[in-house]
Amino acid sequence: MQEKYDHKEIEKKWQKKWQEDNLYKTEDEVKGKENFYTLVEFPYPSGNLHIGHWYAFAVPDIFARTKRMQGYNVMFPIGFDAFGLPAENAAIKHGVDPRKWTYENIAYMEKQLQSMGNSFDWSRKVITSDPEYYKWTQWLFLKLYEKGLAYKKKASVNWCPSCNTVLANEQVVAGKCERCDAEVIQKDLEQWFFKITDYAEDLLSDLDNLKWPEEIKTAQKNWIGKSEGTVLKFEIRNSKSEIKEKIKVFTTRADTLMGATYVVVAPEHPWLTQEILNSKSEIRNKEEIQKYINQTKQKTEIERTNEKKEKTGVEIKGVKVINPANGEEIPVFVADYVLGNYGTGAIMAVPSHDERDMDFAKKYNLPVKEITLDWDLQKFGQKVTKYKLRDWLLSRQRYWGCPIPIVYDPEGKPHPVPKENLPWLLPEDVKDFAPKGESPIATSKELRERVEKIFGEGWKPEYDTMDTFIDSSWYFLRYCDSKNKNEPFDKLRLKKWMPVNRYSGGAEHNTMHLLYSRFFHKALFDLGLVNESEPFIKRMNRALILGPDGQKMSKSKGNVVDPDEMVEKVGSDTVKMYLAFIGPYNETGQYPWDLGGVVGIRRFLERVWKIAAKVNNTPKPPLNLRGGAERSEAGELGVGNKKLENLLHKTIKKVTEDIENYKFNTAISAMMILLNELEKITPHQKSQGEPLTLDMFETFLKLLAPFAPHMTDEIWNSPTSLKLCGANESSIHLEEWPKYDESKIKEENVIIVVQINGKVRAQFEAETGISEKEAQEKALIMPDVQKWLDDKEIKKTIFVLNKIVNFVV
RNA sequence: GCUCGGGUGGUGGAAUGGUAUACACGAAGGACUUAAAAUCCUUUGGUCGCAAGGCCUUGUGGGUUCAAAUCCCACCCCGAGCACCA
Repeated sequence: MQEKYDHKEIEKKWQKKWQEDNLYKTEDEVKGKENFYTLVEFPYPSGNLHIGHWYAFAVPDIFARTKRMQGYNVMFPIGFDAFGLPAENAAIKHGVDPRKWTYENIAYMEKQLQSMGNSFDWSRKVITSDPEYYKWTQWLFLKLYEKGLAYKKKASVNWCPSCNTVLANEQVVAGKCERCDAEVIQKDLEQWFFKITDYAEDLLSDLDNLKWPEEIKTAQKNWIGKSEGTVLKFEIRNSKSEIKEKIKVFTTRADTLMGATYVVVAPEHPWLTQEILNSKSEIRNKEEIQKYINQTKQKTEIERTNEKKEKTGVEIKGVKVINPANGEEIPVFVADYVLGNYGTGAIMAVPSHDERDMDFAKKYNLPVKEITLDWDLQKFGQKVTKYKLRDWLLSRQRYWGCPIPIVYDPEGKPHPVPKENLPWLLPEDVKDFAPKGESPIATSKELRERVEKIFGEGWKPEYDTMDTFIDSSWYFLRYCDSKNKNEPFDKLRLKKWMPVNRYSGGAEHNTMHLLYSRFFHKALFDLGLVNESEPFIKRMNRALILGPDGQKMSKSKGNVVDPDEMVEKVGSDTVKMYLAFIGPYNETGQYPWDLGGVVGIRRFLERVWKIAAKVNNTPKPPLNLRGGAERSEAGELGVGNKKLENLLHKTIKKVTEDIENYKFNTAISAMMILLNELEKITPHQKSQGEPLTLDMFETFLKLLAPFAPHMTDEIWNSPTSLKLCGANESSIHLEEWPKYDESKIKEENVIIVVQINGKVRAQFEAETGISEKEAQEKALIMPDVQKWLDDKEIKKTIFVLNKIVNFVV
């Protein structure tokens, strides 16, 4: 073994060796081993691995490696979420082909990922932009289409004027495009949707069965937005007092019905265009109403939903409605503070019980009626449940995505592309990718000709591509059967792996990817394609790594930490272990990158290296092989080694439990404590120490192996060190995870704290399991205790086994 | 406004009813060195004290308990999600 810990040489060597030995290739079945599926969100091939990727992939690798050593058959796959806008934007800016840009980035990033030394099973790699992959994305889309879960409709949709494409509701954050921050506007367009709303109730109620952080569950609950209420019907009367029809309002407060002094309909309400603005209607201010509707349309979502904005509206003159509870005639307004796409698009206004209605009533001098609440008023309506969740808008007017496998006949009626024509290839003869409001694919001559050739003259292709969140809604299923040429995945094969045991990723996907995947999986379950209704049993959301200045890393701030540079300087093991040490992994906190912390980890590893060398170089007699250190004739360990053995077993327990809970930081600190003790007894340091036994050090190395896989394998296999004891010609990562012995964790002696009125006044050492009586007696004779008791009367004594004697005076 | 997290040394954090500040960083002092780096040793929450030791301290104020960072109530602050959703 070399004197110097040369991370560069070691890491290169072992990465190569692991790859040659196919160490992490996972079979679907291994006799005597239980399968375990641990998943990380696959990256977008942006072209460069940043420190966030390291945090996302290298730290969960600790977990995967541990599980493998614990005897599970672990699948830990990786791939690329390769469709998406950046490729297209690069194409527009630099004139490169998005395909070329993407695949070059993937090649480069794969190299970077290799330098991480993760135990990924690369043989299962998926790339969503590969025709072999998106063929099945299309196939699944058509399955949903056949089931009526994918449909096309004209609707008012979110439009990003900068990306020049529509967006799903989930991709609009505070009225802005999630991608580019441009203000989103509304457009009436014919678009493709998934009927995620059919699953609103299931998506909500099944959350209870998931071992997910509360944070995600509540985010999804908020997003689904269930509310139970009543639909009340108000009869409409025109100026001649004829009853024409009824207008439905949705309310969660039917008990306030007596206080309704007017009704409001949203500007989008179909009743306005179909009846009110109709030439036959007797409305006196049609023009005014039409003008108001037009004004609303021009507003952005932000303008319209700004609460501080003064409310506006127009009375519909010539009709009144009748309160079903008391027969009162009340006016009807159109106002944009009522939303067209929630509830029934109309409300009853109760100014005395609703602030918004009060604001409006004040402005337009409408009456405010004080009332007593009456729960019985519900009988005038019908109980209904409404959700805020909207259908998932899936089409995008962009190029670099999965083509929607639909064609239109000469009448414009949509037809699915037959399965034998899948993959329905993305045309390659598109040159201009600049977004113009229509997909760039519309310029493809090849696609138009392809459609006419297959389907006949006058047939036209669908030009839109799919939202990339569809690609990522089933990638975890494909990992289970990534080479399947006949179907997206084999159901029996899925059974071996699904549902995913552990899934870790970022909080930004709480109401996007995680919601979409659940929907998709539920739909596939109902189609009989998968075996269960939920894909991810346990989800862990990770924290965020900030720049050294505590700010979000960004090129403009100049606080970006380059992982390649760090790996070059201190090694992959150090970078990975530092990230694990920075704080608890399973919390959505934010941790600033701290170079000092990196140094601390590097020091720790250097010390391990040194101790390994010393264990080896110790001359024969003090080096007792295989647990033989300093034993008496009867085979008992000396005092020092016994203490150490006790600490070792405690450390095994702590590290094992902490890894299970993703608390890698405290697992590392436990190993540091152990190392501090190991150093004290190795001969190279304090001469009065006792020799370290080899099997203790081996156990320590195994605990460290998932954290510092390269270095530990090097020590493990070093021909001049541990091999002395006749072992270790194969990887340490194939070793069994150490088990702790409960009997060895037990302390012979414990420190009993003596408290008086809950304050610590003294302590003494006693045998474990000391009785209450004995402990009291021992405590009472202590001078420190007597001093504080001071002849006062002891009213009560509290005894906590092996911990505390507390006298209350 | 509603919902969910969170607030502990100079810093990242540990402890989820039982000795608060583990572990690491930083800082100070020392050893080695011509010197520096590296390494090793010691100290390191505040405060009073020569010392022994005392008192105080987990955002603030109350409460429950023999005992509270931890449980309860109110408030303040930070982060995240939702939000004119009737």
